[in-house]
Amino acid sequence: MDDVDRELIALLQQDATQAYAALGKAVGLSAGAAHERVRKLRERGVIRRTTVEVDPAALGRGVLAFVMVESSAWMGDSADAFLAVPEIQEAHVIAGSASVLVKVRCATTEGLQDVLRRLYAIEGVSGTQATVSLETFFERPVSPRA
Amino acid sequence: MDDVDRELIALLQQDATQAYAALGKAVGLSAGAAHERVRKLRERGVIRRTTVEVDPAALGRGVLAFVMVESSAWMGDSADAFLAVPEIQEAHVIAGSASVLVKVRCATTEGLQDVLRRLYAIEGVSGTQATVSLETFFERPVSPRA
DNA sequence: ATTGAAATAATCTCGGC
DNA sequence: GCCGAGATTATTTCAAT
Repeated sequence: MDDVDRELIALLQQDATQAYAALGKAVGLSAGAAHERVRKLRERGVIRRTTVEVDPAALGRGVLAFVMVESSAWMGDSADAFLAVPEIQEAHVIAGSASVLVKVRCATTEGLQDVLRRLYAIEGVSGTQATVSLETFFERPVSPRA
Repeated sequence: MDDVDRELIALLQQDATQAYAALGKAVGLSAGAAHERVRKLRERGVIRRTTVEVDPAALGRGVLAFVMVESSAWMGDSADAFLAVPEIQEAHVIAGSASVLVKVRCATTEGLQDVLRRLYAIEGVSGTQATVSLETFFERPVSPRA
């Protein structure tokens, strides 16, 4: 994991469709060497997968909210219950007054209300506190530099 | 934007390296037709870019926290100030008691303290409230289905 | 909008450094 | 670990429907 690897990751984060020849040129390596480096980054699990970023609004998910989920019980093995709600994009166990923080994307604020209803249906959930996003400044990949 | 498009998006989210022949086969189309559909999804901006997902810990960003940023002024044009902090992965203007919600990834809790310091240095920021993630249940792409 | 096939360009393999 | 070239496979274009 040297600076060349980090640079390759940064380049792939920007555009994972570019050819290995172009990647190699950008870091001063041959196409084969760049390919070999990326292969190893995948093998070691540093690069988890290649995926596409989608416009949420185009998929009918224009409303973004973060919901603090309070619970009256240990929620450490409740991942599946959150996974079952398709509008939930992320779920994290947190330290603080709430227990779980979820990131929700849905079509409308009515849809958000419905998500909250399904959250309350999860075993142990005793309360929710939703915060609606008015504007997203940015969402970007984890920086491999700095 | 029909069901075939949504299915193609779901397949690409799982693995954007697969060949158009395989994509087409999965949705009952020829490679050329699948390619044409994906090309149009990109053109219309539904697919924003192809990227790689990275293990944050492997990049020295094993600590995840969400920070509510309170302000004494309108923060609607402060995106650049948050962009300038590389540990900040997302920043959203929110409705509620705080003004901006940021998602932070850094190496250690000391690093988090340093990020908070830089947040306070931003014009108009009057307070922060950090919540550390103990465990991430999951992070997944925006579902094109359901 | 989809097909099938031809032209172009990429990935992948491997002997050698 | 990197290079370079050859073999393989995918992308991209296009005429026709």
